[in-house]
Amino acid sequence: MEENLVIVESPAKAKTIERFLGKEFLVKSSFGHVRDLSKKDISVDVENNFEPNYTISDDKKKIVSELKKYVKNAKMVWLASDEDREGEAIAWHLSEVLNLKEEKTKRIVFHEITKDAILNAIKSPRAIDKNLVNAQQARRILDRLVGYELSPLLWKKVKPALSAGRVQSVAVRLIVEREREIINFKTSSAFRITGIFEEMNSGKEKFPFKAELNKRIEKKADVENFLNSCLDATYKVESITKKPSKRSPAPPFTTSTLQQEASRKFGFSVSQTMAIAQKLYENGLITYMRTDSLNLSQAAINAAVVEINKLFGEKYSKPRNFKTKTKGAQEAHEAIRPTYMNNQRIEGSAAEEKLYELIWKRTIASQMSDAELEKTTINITISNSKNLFVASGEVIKFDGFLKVYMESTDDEENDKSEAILPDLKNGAELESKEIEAIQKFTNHPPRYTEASLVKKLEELGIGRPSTYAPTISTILNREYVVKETREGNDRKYTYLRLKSGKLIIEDRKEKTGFEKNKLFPTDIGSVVNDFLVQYFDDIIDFNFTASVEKDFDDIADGKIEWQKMLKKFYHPFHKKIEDTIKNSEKSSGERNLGNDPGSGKPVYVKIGRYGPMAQIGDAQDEEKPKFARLLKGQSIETITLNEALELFKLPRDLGEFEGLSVSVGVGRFGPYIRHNNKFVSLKKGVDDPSTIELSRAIELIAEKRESEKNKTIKVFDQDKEMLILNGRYGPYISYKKANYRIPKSVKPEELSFDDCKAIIDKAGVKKKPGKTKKK
DNA sequence: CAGTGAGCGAGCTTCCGCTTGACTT
Repeated sequence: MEENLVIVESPAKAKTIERFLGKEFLVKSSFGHVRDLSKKDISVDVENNFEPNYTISDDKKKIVSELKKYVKNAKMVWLASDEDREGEAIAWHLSEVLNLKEEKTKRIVFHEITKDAILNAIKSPRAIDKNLVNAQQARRILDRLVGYELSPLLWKKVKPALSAGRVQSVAVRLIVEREREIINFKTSSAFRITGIFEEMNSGKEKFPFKAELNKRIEKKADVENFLNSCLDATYKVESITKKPSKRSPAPPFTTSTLQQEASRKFGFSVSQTMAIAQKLYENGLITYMRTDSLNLSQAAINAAVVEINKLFGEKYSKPRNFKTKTKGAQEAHEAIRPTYMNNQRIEGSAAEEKLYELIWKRTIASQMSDAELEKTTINITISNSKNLFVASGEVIKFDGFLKVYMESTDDEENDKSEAILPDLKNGAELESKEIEAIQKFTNHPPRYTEASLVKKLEELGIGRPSTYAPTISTILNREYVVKETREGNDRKYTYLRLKSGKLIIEDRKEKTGFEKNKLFPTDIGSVVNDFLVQYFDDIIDFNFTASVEKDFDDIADGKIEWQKMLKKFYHPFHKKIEDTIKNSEKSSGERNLGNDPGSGKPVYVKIGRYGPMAQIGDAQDEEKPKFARLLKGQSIETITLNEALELFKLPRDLGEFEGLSVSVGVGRFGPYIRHNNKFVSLKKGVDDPSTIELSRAIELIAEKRESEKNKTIKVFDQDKEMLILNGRYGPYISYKKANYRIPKSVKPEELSFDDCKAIIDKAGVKKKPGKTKKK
């Protein structure tokens, strides 16, 4: 029997460590926290010094009872959870739950999973740091108090089943406020003027190059004047400057930067990235993927040097250590890196291979030399103007880390031209081959993507590597925000070109405002946000987390008592909750748009029981008010009176088909066509319920019938309720509203009625499929 | 799956941070 039991947080980590420690050590995992505040109610006795009521979570009961068995057989228990606030608390909860005796328990920590680090840790055990544990308890309880007192307030004042919290409410606020900036953004335009030049009489081969006027011109008439004046201007090189510059590699990946790069380079969502990284981690290919540390183990740096020297030569190697600047970083792990630096590629799914290669490149590049560049600027004078044309170019003198990896940016209009410029001398005479002027518009601030939201939250010190992905899921599930791709609009711009002595002026069109997978606030998100900002501006302040983090640090340092800190926070907070319950109105975001020209009654938009809606007339009127739901993409904040009135024209009769009437309406799941009591959805982005015609509706009905037909693989005469259907996960049997899987070994079209019966009997009698409520 | 929108009231919802499965028919 092993004499030593080591408990870590993650099973994959347990496996690795067991290899390092050898026979006398049994290494097991707690799978994260084993105990938490009970979920049912607030579970904090605020009257009694904030006494927490901890329970073992249902999904951890089995693990705890297993660990208890191992503890019984061990002479010494080593608690080896992470060295941060949460890790210390995990160790403490374990010692409580497992009834560990002090003389039989040791606490050890390490920041990297290397043999040396582990053996060193074993040599220097310590006791559990109760101050650090208390800092975690304060964090946990504060989050519970905020979340479980604010959420019920929203149920009362806005809508049931809503939620609020220290992290999610700030995330929503960022998105709502950004959207308002965008709505209020006033665009302006000016002409960007560029010319193509060539040296005159050089005797050398022609080498045309581009240069831009050093100022933009706002008015079209002024542009015309300028271009006309260019007709008889001459151009001369006034100065040439060459400046050497350097570019350094980005540090190795943390959770947040990995999510950002995987989003920019591959379009992965943050949860996709985490799921793929988890696989790589479990297969022992990368280090832990939930980390805020930029640190690499010495062993990894050494391995990178060997690899770089081998692949590119010593000139390319430059070992570096990176220091984190992130607020609140706890650095319990290494940065995310390949386990073996000499594994340039791995075998796996396409996504795994891609993500691994990205991690390999980023890690290797972080240990490579700077790139050396030379920036050249050429100023060109215009004989009859005091403005200049400026040409700039960049030449890479030594590629360094750029050989391997280049970080992407969020900047969409990143058309940096790395032009190569001809070899010119001061005073050289140039001729202009062509000059064009393009009207350019200023851009509104960008909407957040999942990854750029994570970046922002990290900058604010809000949330942790393990919560970035779940936080985004939460605000999407609550329908505070939606992730959408929206087609842009056409925008007209003016284009002028001077060529061969002729000036042409054209109106041209460009696409603008196209948004791919961006986060948009919903009406409910905006209303909840405004409510919280109005009454709890201090809690959803961007600096709230930073300020309580300082208190948690003081608790960890033993400078203040955790209950004192909570008391100071809770009493004013709770009073505000009670005041708000008493004194605030129900909040629905109601807006009066004006009057309906038909009836003269007022038209409102607001959030109703089933979501955003428009209403004509008041509830107390003699005639009942009329209601209509808002369409997807419309919002309470921006809808106009005419758009709202348009909604009341539905449902609309389109005519007859097969002797039955066809109508179009908008329901819970969007616009639909109704015919013979069957519903057919309109095609998103193609059909518009207010303009669709009968012929198109019939097309859609036919399409739906066709796809229904393909859904059915086989029907049986014996029993009309027995069907073999083709579904999302392949063929399956449907019988009396319940579904059954077909074994992979059989061909579904060959199943007989009795075969199906047998499959159903084997699966056992099933209840009707429960309404899968989306969570 | 789809057309609703009064008010009553029972019983439900909810936080952040640590972890990984289970598994869709």
